[in-house]
Amino acid sequence: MSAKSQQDRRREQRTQVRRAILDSTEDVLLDGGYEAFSIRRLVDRCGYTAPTVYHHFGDKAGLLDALLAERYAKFARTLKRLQHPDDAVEHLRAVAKAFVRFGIRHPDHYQLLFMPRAPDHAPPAVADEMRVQLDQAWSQLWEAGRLRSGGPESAAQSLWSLCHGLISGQIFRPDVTWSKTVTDDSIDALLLGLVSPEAERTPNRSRPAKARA
Amino acid sequence: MSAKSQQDRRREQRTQVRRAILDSTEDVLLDGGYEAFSIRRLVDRCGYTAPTVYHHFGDKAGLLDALLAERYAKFARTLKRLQHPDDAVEHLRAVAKAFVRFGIRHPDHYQLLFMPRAPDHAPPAVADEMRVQLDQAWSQLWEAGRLRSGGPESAAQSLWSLCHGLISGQIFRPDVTWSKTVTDDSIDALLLGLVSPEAERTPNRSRPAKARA
DNA sequence: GAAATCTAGCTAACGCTGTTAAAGTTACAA
DNA sequence: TTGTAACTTTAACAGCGTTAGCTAGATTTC
Repeated sequence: MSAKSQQDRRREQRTQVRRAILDSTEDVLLDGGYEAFSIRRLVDRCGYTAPTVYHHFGDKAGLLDALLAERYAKFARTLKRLQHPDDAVEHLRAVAKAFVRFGIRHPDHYQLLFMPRAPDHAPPAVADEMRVQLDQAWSQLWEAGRLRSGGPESAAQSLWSLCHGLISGQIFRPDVTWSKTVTDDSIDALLLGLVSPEAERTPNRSRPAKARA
Repeated sequence: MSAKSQQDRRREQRTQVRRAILDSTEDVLLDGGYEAFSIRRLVDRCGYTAPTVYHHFGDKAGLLDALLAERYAKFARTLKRLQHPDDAVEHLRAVAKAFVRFGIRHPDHYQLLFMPRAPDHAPPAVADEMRVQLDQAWSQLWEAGRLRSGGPESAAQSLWSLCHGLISGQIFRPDVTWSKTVTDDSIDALLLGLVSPEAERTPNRSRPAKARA
Protein backbone atom coordinates (compact mmCIF):
# COMPACT_ATOMS: atom_id res chain seq x y z
CA MET A 1 0.00 0.00 0.00
CA SER A 2 2.76 2.39 0.96
CA ALA A 3 4.60 1.85 -2.32
CA LYS A 4 1.51 2.50 -4.33
CA SER A 5 0.68 5.65 -2.45
CA GLN A 6 4.22 6.88 -2.97
CA GLN A 7 3.82 6.45 -6.69
CA ASP A 8 0.54 8.24 -6.53
CA ARG A 9 2.04 11.09 -4.60
CA ARG A 10 4.77 11.44 -7.16
CA ARG A 11 2.31 11.43 -10.00
CA GLU A 12 0.30 14.01 -8.12
CA GLN A 13 3.34 16.22 -7.69
CA ARG A 14 4.04 15.89 -11.37
CA THR A 15 0.55 17.00 -12.31
CA GLN A 16 0.85 19.86 -9.84
CA VAL A 17 3.94 21.16 -11.58
CA ARG A 18 2.28 20.76 -14.95
CA ARG A 19 -0.74 22.57 -13.58
CA ALA A 20 1.39 25.52 -12.40
CA ILE A 21 3.19 25.77 -15.72
CA LEU A 22 -0.05 25.56 -17.68
CA ASP A 23 -1.64 28.25 -15.52
CA SER A 24 1.29 30.57 -16.09
CA THR A 25 1.11 29.80 -19.79
CA GLU A 26 -2.49 30.90 -19.78
CA ASP A 27 -1.55 34.08 -17.89
CA VAL A 28 1.21 35.05 -20.26
CA LEU A 29 -1.00 34.24 -23.22
CA LEU A 30 -3.83 36.36 -21.88
CA ASP A 31 -1.89 39.52 -21.23
CA GLY A 32 0.47 39.43 -24.17
CA GLY A 33 -1.36 37.56 -26.88
CA TYR A 34 -0.09 34.72 -28.97
CA GLU A 35 2.61 36.72 -30.73
CA ALA A 36 4.19 37.88 -27.49
CA PHE A 37 4.27 34.46 -25.88
CA SER A 38 7.69 32.91 -25.36
CA ILE A 39 9.24 30.27 -23.17
CA ARG A 40 11.42 32.96 -21.61
CA ARG A 41 8.46 35.06 -20.58
CA LEU A 42 6.74 31.96 -19.26
CA VAL A 43 9.62 30.89 -17.02
CA ASP A 44 10.01 34.43 -15.72
CA ARG A 45 6.42 34.23 -14.60
CA CYS A 46 6.22 30.70 -13.21
CA GLY A 47 9.60 30.50 -11.46
CA TYR A 48 10.78 27.30 -13.11
CA THR A 49 13.50 27.29 -15.73
CA ALA A 50 13.23 26.47 -19.39
CA PRO A 51 14.57 22.91 -19.27
CA THR A 52 11.96 22.03 -16.69
CA VAL A 53 9.25 23.11 -19.06
CA TYR A 54 10.84 21.02 -21.78
CA HIS A 55 11.12 18.09 -19.41
CA HIS A 56 7.38 18.15 -18.78
CA PHE A 57 6.02 19.12 -22.16
CA GLY A 58 8.58 18.19 -24.79
CA ASP A 59 8.63 21.45 -26.67
CA LYS A 60 6.73 24.68 -27.11
CA ALA A 61 4.11 23.10 -29.32
CA GLY A 62 3.55 20.32 -26.79
CA LEU A 63 3.03 22.86 -24.04
CA LEU A 64 0.51 24.81 -26.05
CA ASP A 65 -1.21 21.66 -27.21
CA ALA A 66 -1.59 20.53 -23.61
CA LEU A 67 -3.13 23.85 -22.65
CA LEU A 68 -5.40 23.84 -25.64
CA ALA A 69 -6.58 20.29 -25.08
CA GLU A 70 -8.01 21.46 -21.76
CA ARG A 71 -9.60 24.54 -23.21
CA TYR A 72 -11.03 22.62 -26.12
CA ALA A 73 -12.59 20.07 -23.81
CA LYS A 74 -14.48 22.86 -22.09
CA PHE A 75 -15.58 24.27 -25.42
CA ALA A 76 -16.66 20.90 -26.77
CA ARG A 77 -18.92 20.46 -23.75
CA THR A 78 -20.72 23.72 -24.43
CA LEU A 79 -21.11 22.72 -28.08
CA LYS A 80 -22.69 19.42 -27.09
CA ARG A 81 -25.36 21.37 -25.28
CA LEU A 82 -26.42 23.01 -28.53
CA GLN A 83 -27.51 19.85 -30.29
CA HIS A 84 -30.81 19.82 -32.16
CA PRO A 85 -31.13 16.12 -32.84
CA ASP A 86 -34.33 16.56 -34.80
CA ASP A 87 -33.17 19.31 -37.14
CA ALA A 88 -29.82 18.97 -38.85
CA VAL A 89 -29.90 22.48 -40.30
CA GLU A 90 -30.59 24.12 -36.98
CA HIS A 91 -27.86 22.01 -35.46
CA LEU A 92 -25.35 23.21 -38.04
CA ARG A 93 -26.50 26.78 -37.66
CA ALA A 94 -26.20 26.77 -33.89
CA VAL A 95 -22.80 25.07 -33.82
CA ALA A 96 -21.39 27.33 -36.52
CA LYS A 97 -22.50 30.50 -34.76
CA ALA A 98 -21.26 29.30 -31.39
CA PHE A 99 -17.97 28.35 -32.97
CA VAL A 100 -17.46 31.78 -34.48
CA ARG A 101 -18.40 33.46 -31.25
CA PHE A 102 -15.89 31.29 -29.40
CA GLY A 103 -13.13 32.11 -31.87
CA ILE A 104 -13.69 35.84 -31.61
CA ARG A 105 -13.85 35.82 -27.84
CA HIS A 106 -10.74 33.67 -27.44
CA PRO A 107 -8.47 34.65 -30.31
CA ASP A 108 -5.32 33.18 -28.78
CA HIS A 109 -6.91 29.82 -28.12
CA TYR A 110 -8.43 29.86 -31.55
CA GLN A 111 -5.13 30.57 -33.24
CA LEU A 112 -3.45 27.73 -31.42
CA LEU A 113 -6.23 25.29 -32.08
CA PHE A 114 -7.02 26.03 -35.68
CA MET A 115 -4.22 28.04 -37.24
CA PRO A 116 -1.16 25.84 -37.64
CA ARG A 117 2.12 27.67 -37.62
CA ALA A 118 3.45 25.77 -40.61
CA PRO A 119 1.61 24.02 -43.41
CA ASP A 120 2.88 20.62 -42.32
CA HIS A 121 2.06 20.98 -38.63
CA ALA A 122 -1.46 19.66 -38.18
CA PRO A 123 -3.51 21.07 -35.31
CA PRO A 124 -4.05 18.89 -32.25
CA ALA A 125 -6.15 15.86 -33.04
CA VAL A 126 -8.77 16.91 -30.55
CA ALA A 127 -9.64 19.83 -32.81
CA ASP A 128 -11.01 17.50 -35.46
CA GLU A 129 -13.71 16.06 -33.24
CA MET A 130 -16.06 18.87 -34.02
CA ARG A 131 -15.61 18.44 -37.73
CA VAL A 132 -16.55 14.80 -37.49
CA GLN A 133 -19.61 15.74 -35.48
CA LEU A 134 -20.67 18.25 -38.12
CA ASP A 135 -19.98 15.85 -40.97
CA GLN A 136 -22.67 13.60 -39.54
CA ALA A 137 -25.24 16.36 -39.87
CA TRP A 138 -24.21 16.99 -43.47
CA SER A 139 -24.44 13.32 -44.39
CA GLN A 140 -27.90 13.32 -42.89
CA LEU A 141 -28.95 16.21 -45.14
CA TRP A 142 -27.31 14.59 -48.12
CA GLU A 143 -29.18 11.34 -47.59
CA ALA A 144 -32.38 13.33 -47.28
CA GLY A 145 -31.65 14.84 -50.69
CA ARG A 146 -31.63 18.36 -49.36
CA LEU A 147 -28.27 19.59 -50.67
CA ARG A 148 -28.77 21.81 -53.67
CA SER A 149 -25.46 20.94 -55.30
CA GLY A 150 -22.18 19.34 -54.46
CA GLY A 151 -21.73 16.53 -51.96
CA PRO A 152 -21.70 16.57 -48.18
CA GLU A 153 -17.92 17.08 -48.11
CA SER A 154 -18.18 20.19 -50.22
CA ALA A 155 -20.99 21.57 -48.06
CA ALA A 156 -19.17 20.78 -44.83
CA GLN A 157 -15.99 22.40 -46.04
CA SER A 158 -17.94 25.44 -47.21
CA LEU A 159 -19.39 26.13 -43.80
CA TRP A 160 -16.10 25.34 -42.15
CA SER A 161 -14.27 27.78 -44.40
CA LEU A 162 -16.81 30.51 -43.82
CA CYS A 163 -16.49 30.17 -40.05
CA HIS A 164 -12.73 30.24 -40.20
CA GLY A 165 -12.80 33.27 -42.46
CA LEU A 166 -15.19 35.12 -40.19
CA ILE A 167 -13.07 34.47 -37.14
CA SER A 168 -9.66 35.19 -38.56
CA GLY A 169 -10.94 38.27 -40.32
CA GLN A 170 -12.33 39.74 -37.16
CA ILE A 171 -9.33 38.68 -35.13
CA PHE A 172 -6.69 40.08 -37.43
CA ARG A 173 -8.42 43.16 -38.70
CA PRO A 174 -9.66 45.04 -35.68
CA ASP A 175 -9.13 48.19 -37.71
CA VAL A 176 -12.01 47.25 -40.00
CA THR A 177 -15.42 48.11 -38.57
CA TRP A 178 -17.12 44.75 -38.87
CA SER A 179 -20.84 44.60 -39.33
CA LYS A 180 -22.45 43.42 -36.10
CA THR A 181 -24.63 41.00 -38.01
CA VAL A 182 -22.06 39.61 -40.40
CA THR A 183 -21.69 36.31 -38.58
CA ASP A 184 -25.40 35.59 -38.42
CA ASP A 185 -26.11 36.98 -41.86
CA SER A 186 -23.43 35.00 -43.63
CA ILE A 187 -24.08 31.70 -41.90
CA ASP A 188 -27.79 32.03 -42.55
CA ALA A 189 -27.14 32.94 -46.16
CA LEU A 190 -24.75 30.09 -46.78
CA LEU A 191 -27.13 27.54 -45.28
CA LEU A 192 -29.95 29.03 -47.28
CA GLY A 193 -27.90 28.61 -50.41
CA LEU A 194 -26.62 25.12 -49.63
CA VAL A 195 -29.72 23.43 -48.24
CA SER A 196 -33.13 23.33 -49.85
CA PRO A 197 -36.14 23.56 -47.54
CA GLU A 198 -37.57 20.33 -46.24
CA ALA A 199 -40.90 20.75 -48.02
CA GLU A 200 -39.31 20.60 -51.45
CA ARG A 201 -38.61 16.92 -51.18
CA THR A 202 -40.92 15.23 -48.69
CA PRO A 203 -44.45 15.29 -50.04
CA ASN A 204 -46.04 15.22 -46.60
CA ARG A 205 -46.13 18.81 -45.45
CA SER A 206 -47.42 18.37 -41.95
CA ARG A 207 -45.05 21.05 -40.74
CA PRO A 208 -45.14 24.50 -42.29
CA ALA A 209 -41.75 23.93 -43.90
CA LYS A 210 -39.97 26.50 -41.85
CA ALA A 211 -39.62 30.19 -42.28
CA ARG A 212 -35.86 30.11 -42.09
CA ALA A 213 -34.19 27.48 -44.21
CA MET B 1 22.64 68.57 -67.91
CA SER B 2 25.57 66.69 -66.48
CA ALA B 3 24.33 67.09 -62.92
CA LYS B 4 20.89 65.90 -63.76
CA SER B 5 22.11 62.86 -65.59
CA GLN B 6 24.37 62.00 -62.68
CA GLN B 7 21.43 62.12 -60.33
CA ASP B 8 19.50 59.96 -62.71
CA ARG B 9 22.29 57.44 -62.85
CA ARG B 10 22.41 57.27 -59.09
CA ARG B 11 18.68 56.77 -58.90
CA GLU B 12 18.99 54.09 -61.50
CA GLN B 13 21.67 52.32 -59.51
CA ARG B 14 19.45 52.51 -56.50
CA THR B 15 16.55 50.87 -58.26
CA GLN B 16 18.93 48.26 -59.64
CA VAL B 17 20.04 47.29 -56.17
CA ARG B 18 16.44 47.21 -55.00
CA ARG B 19 15.57 45.08 -58.01
CA ALA B 20 18.33 42.58 -57.21
CA ILE B 21 17.29 42.32 -53.57
CA LEU B 22 13.64 41.92 -54.48
CA ASP B 23 14.44 39.21 -57.00
CA SER B 24 16.46 37.29 -54.43
CA THR B 25 13.63 37.74 -51.97
CA GLU B 26 11.29 36.14 -54.45
CA ASP B 27 13.74 33.29 -54.99
CA VAL B 28 14.17 32.54 -51.30
CA LEU B 29 10.44 32.79 -50.80
CA LEU B 30 9.72 30.40 -53.63
CA ASP B 31 12.00 27.60 -52.58
CA GLY B 32 11.57 27.79 -48.85
CA GLY B 33 8.12 29.19 -48.29
CA TYR B 34 7.13 32.02 -46.06
CA GLU B 35 8.08 30.31 -42.82
CA ALA B 36 11.63 29.62 -43.94
CA PHE B 37 12.31 33.14 -45.16
CA SER B 38 14.84 35.17 -43.20
CA ILE B 39 17.04 38.16 -43.81
CA ARG B 40 20.07 35.94 -43.32
CA ARG B 41 19.01 33.54 -46.03
CA LEU B 42 18.26 36.48 -48.28
CA VAL B 43 21.66 38.11 -47.91
CA ASP B 44 23.39 34.76 -48.41
CA ARG B 45 21.63 34.53 -51.73
CA CYS B 46 21.90 38.08 -53.01
CA GLY B 47 25.46 38.91 -51.91
CA TYR B 48 24.66 42.12 -50.06
CA THR B 49 24.72 42.32 -46.28
CA ALA B 50 21.83 42.80 -43.91
CA PRO B 51 22.26 46.52 -43.20
CA THR B 52 22.14 47.21 -46.92
CA VAL B 53 18.75 45.57 -47.08
CA TYR B 54 17.62 47.66 -44.12
CA HIS B 55 18.99 50.79 -45.73
CA HIS B 56 16.88 50.23 -48.81
CA PHE B 57 13.71 48.80 -47.34
CA GLY B 58 13.52 49.88 -43.70
CA ASP B 59 12.76 46.51 -42.20
CA LYS B 60 11.62 43.02 -43.07
CA ALA B 61 8.00 44.04 -43.41
CA GLY B 62 8.95 46.89 -45.73
CA LEU B 63 10.92 44.53 -47.92
CA LEU B 64 8.05 42.08 -48.19
CA ASP B 65 5.55 44.88 -48.72
CA ALA B 66 7.64 46.19 -51.61
CA LEU B 67 7.74 42.77 -53.22
CA LEU B 68 4.05 42.27 -52.70
CA ALA B 69 3.09 45.64 -54.08
CA GLU B 70 4.58 44.52 -57.39
CA ARG B 71 2.88 41.16 -57.32
CA TYR B 72 -0.42 42.67 -56.32
CA ALA B 73 -0.30 45.11 -59.21
CA LYS B 74 -0.08 42.16 -61.59
CA PHE B 75 -2.94 40.43 -59.87
CA ALA B 76 -5.14 43.53 -59.84
CA ARG B 77 -4.71 43.82 -63.58
CA THR B 78 -6.03 40.31 -64.14
CA LEU B 79 -8.96 41.04 -61.87
CA LYS B 80 -9.87 44.13 -63.85
CA ARG B 81 -10.26 41.94 -66.89
CA LEU B 82 -13.05 40.02 -65.19
CA GLN B 83 -15.48 42.89 -64.85
CA HIS B 84 -19.13 42.32 -65.76
CA PRO B 85 -20.37 45.90 -65.69
CA ASP B 86 -23.93 44.89 -66.47
CA ASP B 87 -24.34 42.22 -63.81
CA ALA B 88 -23.16 42.92 -60.29
CA VAL B 89 -23.71 39.36 -59.09
CA GLU B 90 -21.70 37.84 -61.89
CA HIS B 91 -19.01 40.39 -61.23
CA LEU B 92 -18.81 39.41 -57.58
CA ARG B 93 -18.89 35.74 -58.44
CA ALA B 94 -16.07 36.00 -60.96
CA VAL B 95 -13.84 38.16 -58.79
CA ALA B 96 -14.36 35.96 -55.73
CA LYS B 97 -13.52 32.78 -57.59
CA ALA B 98 -10.48 34.32 -59.26
CA PHE B 99 -9.35 35.63 -55.91
CA VAL B 100 -9.55 32.22 -54.26
CA ARG B 101 -7.76 30.63 -57.17
CA PHE B 102 -5.00 33.21 -56.89
CA GLY B 103 -4.61 32.63 -53.16
CA ILE B 104 -4.31 28.89 -53.52
CA ARG B 105 -1.84 29.11 -56.37
CA HIS B 106 0.38 31.67 -54.61
CA PRO B 107 0.17 30.84 -50.92
CA ASP B 108 3.26 32.82 -49.95
CA HIS B 109 2.11 35.96 -51.68
CA TYR B 110 -1.34 35.52 -50.27
CA GLN B 111 -0.06 35.17 -46.72
CA LEU B 112 2.01 38.31 -47.04
CA LEU B 113 -0.79 40.32 -48.61
CA PHE B 114 -3.73 39.27 -46.53
CA MET B 115 -2.53 37.57 -43.36
CA PRO B 116 -0.95 40.16 -41.09
CA ARG B 117 1.66 38.81 -38.74
CA ALA B 118 0.26 40.68 -35.74
CA PRO B 119 -3.24 41.99 -35.10
CA ASP B 120 -2.08 45.59 -35.18
CA HIS B 121 -0.06 45.34 -38.38
CA ALA B 122 -2.43 46.18 -41.21
CA PRO B 123 -1.70 44.68 -44.61
CA PRO B 124 -0.28 46.95 -47.30
CA ALA B 125 -2.75 49.60 -48.33
CA VAL B 126 -2.71 48.34 -51.89
CA ALA B 127 -4.50 45.21 -50.73
CA ASP B 128 -7.60 47.18 -49.88
CA GLU B 129 -8.21 48.37 -53.42
CA MET B 130 -10.01 45.23 -54.33
CA ARG B 131 -12.32 45.49 -51.37
CA VAL B 132 -13.33 48.97 -52.40
CA GLN B 133 -14.00 47.73 -55.91
CA LEU B 134 -16.23 44.95 -54.57
CA ASP B 135 -18.03 47.26 -52.18
CA GLN B 136 -19.29 49.19 -55.18
CA ALA B 137 -20.98 46.09 -56.55
CA TRP B 138 -22.61 45.40 -53.19
CA SER B 139 -23.91 48.95 -52.91
CA GLN B 140 -25.36 48.56 -56.36
CA LEU B 141 -27.26 45.44 -55.28
CA TRP B 142 -28.36 47.10 -52.07
CA GLU B 143 -29.77 50.07 -53.93
CA ALA B 144 -31.58 47.68 -56.24
CA GLY B 145 -33.18 46.11 -53.16
CA ARG B 146 -31.77 42.71 -53.91
CA LEU B 147 -30.09 41.90 -50.59
CA ARG B 148 -32.21 39.47 -48.63
CA SER B 149 -31.07 40.71 -45.23
CA GLY B 150 -28.35 42.82 -43.69
CA GLY B 151 -26.72 45.76 -45.37
CA PRO B 152 -24.11 45.91 -48.10
CA GLU B 153 -21.30 45.94 -45.53
CA SER B 154 -22.48 42.72 -44.01
CA ALA B 155 -22.81 41.09 -47.41
CA ALA B 156 -19.42 42.29 -48.57
CA GLN B 157 -17.75 41.05 -45.41
CA SER B 158 -19.51 37.73 -45.72
CA LEU B 159 -18.12 37.03 -49.15
CA TRP B 160 -14.74 38.34 -48.14
CA SER B 161 -14.65 36.06 -45.10
CA LEU B 162 -15.68 33.06 -47.12
CA CYS B 163 -12.91 33.66 -49.66
CA HIS B 164 -10.32 34.09 -46.96
CA GLY B 165 -11.51 30.96 -45.20
CA LEU B 166 -11.39 28.92 -48.39
CA ILE B 167 -7.87 30.01 -49.17
CA SER B 168 -6.32 29.68 -45.76
CA GLY B 169 -8.02 26.37 -45.20
CA GLN B 170 -6.63 24.91 -48.37
CA ILE B 171 -3.22 26.47 -47.83
CA PHE B 172 -2.74 25.33 -44.26
CA ARG B 173 -4.43 21.97 -44.34
CA PRO B 174 -2.97 20.09 -47.29
CA ASP B 175 -3.57 16.94 -45.27
CA VAL B 176 -7.32 17.36 -45.68
CA THR B 177 -8.66 16.14 -49.01
CA TRP B 178 -10.53 19.20 -50.14
CA SER B 179 -13.52 18.82 -52.38
CA LYS B 180 -12.62 19.95 -55.88
CA THR B 181 -15.82 21.92 -56.15
CA VAL B 182 -15.83 23.51 -52.72
CA THR B 183 -14.76 26.93 -53.97
CA ASP B 184 -17.40 27.15 -56.67
CA ASP B 185 -20.08 25.49 -54.58
CA SER B 186 -19.65 27.70 -51.57
CA ILE B 187 -19.38 30.98 -53.44
CA ASP B 188 -22.45 30.10 -55.50
CA ALA B 189 -24.34 29.09 -52.39
CA LEU B 190 -23.44 32.21 -50.46
CA LEU B 191 -24.47 34.48 -53.31
CA LEU B 192 -27.65 32.50 -53.70
CA GLY B 193 -28.40 33.04 -50.04
CA LEU B 194 -27.42 36.70 -49.92
CA VAL B 195 -28.91 38.03 -53.12
CA SER B 196 -32.47 37.59 -54.23
CA PRO B 197 -33.06 37.08 -57.95
CA GLU B 198 -33.74 40.15 -59.97
CA ALA B 199 -37.32 39.15 -60.73
CA GLU B 200 -38.31 39.02 -57.06
CA ARG B 201 -38.25 42.76 -56.76
CA THR B 202 -39.54 43.97 -60.07
CA PRO B 203 -43.22 43.02 -60.31
CA ASN B 204 -42.93 42.02 -63.96
CA ARG B 205 -42.13 38.33 -63.86
CA SER B 206 -41.14 37.82 -67.43
CA ARG B 207 -38.38 35.47 -66.34
CA PRO B 208 -39.01 32.30 -64.31
CA ALA B 209 -37.21 33.83 -61.34
CA LYS B 210 -34.56 31.34 -60.41
CA ALA B 211 -32.06 29.72 -62.63
CA ARG B 212 -29.06 30.57 -60.57
CA ALA B 213 -29.31 33.45 -58.14
C1' DG C 1 21.47 -0.34 5.51
C1' DA C 2 24.10 0.45 1.15
C1' DA C 3 24.22 0.74 -3.69
C1' DA C 4 22.07 1.51 -7.99
C1' DT C 5 18.58 3.79 -10.55
C1' DC C 6 15.53 7.16 -11.75
C1' DT C 7 13.45 11.86 -11.62
C1' DA C 8 13.33 16.93 -11.39
C1' DG C 9 15.48 20.80 -11.65
C1' DC C 10 19.40 23.73 -12.59
C1' DT C 11 23.47 26.32 -15.22
C1' DA C 12 25.31 27.33 -19.36
C1' DA C 13 25.48 27.20 -23.86
C1' DC C 14 24.32 26.61 -29.21
C1' DG C 15 22.46 28.37 -33.30
C1' DC C 16 19.08 31.00 -35.02
C1' DT C 17 16.17 35.37 -35.54
C1' DG C 18 15.39 40.73 -36.65
C1' DT C 19 17.81 44.79 -36.03
C1' DT C 20 21.27 48.61 -35.46
C1' DA C 21 25.41 51.52 -34.04
C1' DA C 22 29.61 52.83 -35.88
C1' DA C 23 33.02 52.93 -39.09
C1' DG C 24 34.80 52.69 -43.78
C1' DT C 25 34.20 53.54 -48.79
C1' DT C 26 32.84 55.89 -52.80
C1' DA C 27 31.08 59.58 -55.73
C1' DC C 28 29.85 64.09 -56.40
C1' DA C 29 29.84 69.47 -55.10
C1' DA C 30 31.96 73.68 -53.68
C1' DT D 1 41.24 70.03 -51.82
C1' DT D 2 37.78 69.69 -48.76
C1' DG D 3 33.12 68.69 -47.44
C1' DT D 4 28.95 66.13 -47.87
C1' DA D 5 25.89 62.72 -48.80
C1' DA D 6 24.69 58.05 -50.01
C1' DC D 7 26.13 53.44 -49.75
C1' DT D 8 28.09 49.26 -47.72
C1' DT D 9 30.45 46.88 -44.37
C1' DT D 10 31.95 44.75 -39.71
C1' DA D 11 30.52 43.67 -35.38
C1' DA D 12 27.43 43.43 -32.17
C1' DC D 13 22.75 43.45 -29.25
C1' DA D 14 18.72 41.35 -27.49
C1' DG D 15 15.70 37.92 -28.05
C1' DC D 16 14.12 33.28 -29.56
C1' DG D 17 13.54 27.73 -29.16
C1' DT D 18 16.20 24.19 -27.66
C1' DT D 19 19.61 20.92 -25.42
C1' DA D 20 23.92 18.85 -23.26
C1' DG D 21 25.50 18.03 -18.82
C1' DC D 22 25.39 18.44 -14.07
C1' DT D 23 23.43 18.17 -9.12
C1' DA D 24 20.13 16.98 -5.39
C1' DG D 25 16.87 14.00 -3.90
C1' DA D 26 13.62 10.28 -3.88
C1' DT D 27 12.78 5.30 -5.06
C1' DT D 28 13.95 0.78 -5.87
C1' DT D 29 17.08 -3.28 -5.45
C1' DC D 30 20.49 -6.09 -3.39
